[in-house]
Amino acid sequence: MRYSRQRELITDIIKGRCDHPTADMIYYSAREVEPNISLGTVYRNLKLLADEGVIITLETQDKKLHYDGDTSRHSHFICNKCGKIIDLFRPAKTPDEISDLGLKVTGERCIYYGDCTECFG
Amino acid sequence: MRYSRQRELITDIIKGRCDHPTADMIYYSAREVEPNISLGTVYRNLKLLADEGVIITLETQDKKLHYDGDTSRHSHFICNKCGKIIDLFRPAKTPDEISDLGLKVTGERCIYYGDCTECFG
DNA sequence: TCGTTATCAGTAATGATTACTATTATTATA
DNA sequence: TATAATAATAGTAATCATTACTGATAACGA
Repeated sequence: MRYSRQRELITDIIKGRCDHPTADMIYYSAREVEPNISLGTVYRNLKLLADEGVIITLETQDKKLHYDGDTSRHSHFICNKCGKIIDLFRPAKTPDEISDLGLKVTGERCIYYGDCTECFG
Repeated sequence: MRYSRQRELITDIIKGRCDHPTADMIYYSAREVEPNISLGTVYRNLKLLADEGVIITLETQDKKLHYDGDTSRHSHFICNKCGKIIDLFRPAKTPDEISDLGLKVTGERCIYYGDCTECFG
């Protein structure tokens, strides 16, 4: 993978913020530095970075992918009303423990990805 | 909410299978019983049923919503290669415990939904 | 039975994401 | 350092899951 100014910028933007931006949020942020960067470039690089494991994707219920520059193992809390995404670092994994943070949990989606027995017996 | 033959059929289909079908899988399944049912009707009712809490949505990495007729609290394992979705009922929640089932976990997305402190202080 | 209106079938529109293409920029090598 | 090979880009068109729209139909309370 060759160096590119645009990819470095995109990486810096994601790694430098503690929210969990969507592609278009990153796009607008990038245009402040690189006014001609294209949305396609943002999408292509986000996919690349996610494939490389440099960033993480978050499949939420708002139909847009969110990206997380922090690849350490942690969970997320999303507010039903304002949509804010809060990092939940360990130890804080059960709904009861999350409630203790002042967050009222109404739903939970926990998906593990990996290799199943049939594909990799 | 009025009764409708179409909605009952859709509900029966989801509740009657143990996989986690997408809208178009449910659509094709429904057409075998109700040949004129429309895709829009399937989508509208799936959304309704999910809003009512009768079924659950699964936001996966394949860009399509999957639906689960089992609303009891459980997690999911998705194979990176074949895409198969496996239910993980408690107790089986940590990656280590899942590995013991013969599934090799490579990634994890755990999202809690609820009300945050600012919105519902 | 009748009137109200939720629901439907069929189709058009939406919107996030991806693909395409001519051009530009990176980088290995002479 | 100049140059050739080719990744990467900007800009735009296409894709595709999902949602919205519209006139017709069906559920159901009075």
